Amino acid sequence: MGTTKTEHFTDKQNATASMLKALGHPARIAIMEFLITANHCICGDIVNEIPLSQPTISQHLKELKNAGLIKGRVEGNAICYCVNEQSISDIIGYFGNITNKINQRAGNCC
Amino acid sequence: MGTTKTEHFTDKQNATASMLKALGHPARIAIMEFLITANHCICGDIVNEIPLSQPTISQHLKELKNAGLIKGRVEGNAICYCVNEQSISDIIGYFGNITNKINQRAGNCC
DNA sequence: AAACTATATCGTAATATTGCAATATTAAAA
DNA sequence: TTTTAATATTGCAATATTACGATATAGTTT
Repeated sequence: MGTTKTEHFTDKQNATASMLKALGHPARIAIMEFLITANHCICGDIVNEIPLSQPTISQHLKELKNAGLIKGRVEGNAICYCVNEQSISDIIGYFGNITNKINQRAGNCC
Repeated sequence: MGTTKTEHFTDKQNATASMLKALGHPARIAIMEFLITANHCICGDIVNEIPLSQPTISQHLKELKNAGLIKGRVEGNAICYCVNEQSISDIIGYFGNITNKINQRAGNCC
C-alpha cells in the first residue's frame, strides 16, 4: 500500500498523470511560469526568485526535469534552465483531444 | 515540514497546481477518460471499470470533485458523475496562455 | 592552490497520499 | 420492515512527498 498501482493503467495514462503530477505543486508552477516569462533561459536566478531553500528548489527542478517539462544546460559553473516546449504541446494536445471528445458526445445529465 | 508552503505562491498558482495535482494520478486520469468517452453521465459503472477497490475509487472521485473536475448528481441510490467541462476549459486556457507567452518571446538557449 | 559560487545530494523530520478491509449510510426493492 | 444495492466514511499500514540543514561536487576566480 501507499504505492500507486500503475500496472492497472495504460502507458499513456501513466505518462499523462506523471506530467501533470509534476505540475501539481505551486512551487513547480511558479518555476515554470518564471522560466516562460523570462524571455530567455535562466541561469542561477531561480533560487533568488522563489522563497524556498536552495536544496528544495533543486529538488523541484529535478522533478520537472524527470517529467520532461524542462531542460537544463551546463553553462560554466551555473546551469541554464528552460521549458521543454514539446512537453507543453503534448499537454495541450491531450486536453484538446479531451475537448473534442466532450464536444462530440450527446451531453451531460449533471 | 512535509507540508507545501502555499503561502509563498499566488492564489492562481495554488489553484492551478491543485487542479493538475488532482489529475496527477493514473486512476483519476482513467476515471476522467471513462467519464468523457462514455457519451453520457455514469451512474455506478466506475467501480466495475477500474481495477481498484470501491473505497479507493470513492476516494479518487472525492478528490476529483473537490478539485472541481467532476460533478455528481444523486439518482436514486446511485450517483451520476460527469466531467465539469468548465474545468477543462480553464486548464486549456491556462496552457494556451503559456503557449502564447512562449511564442512571443525571444527563444531558448537550451 | 585557496577561496568563492552555483548547484546537487544526503539524511532526516513532518506530513500527505495510496489502497483496502470493515463498517456506515442511504435509497430502492421485496 | 427486512433485504439488497450503491456509495461514503473510518481506521490503518505502507509508501511518497515536502522541506531543509549539512555537506559534496564542480567550475571560476584570485
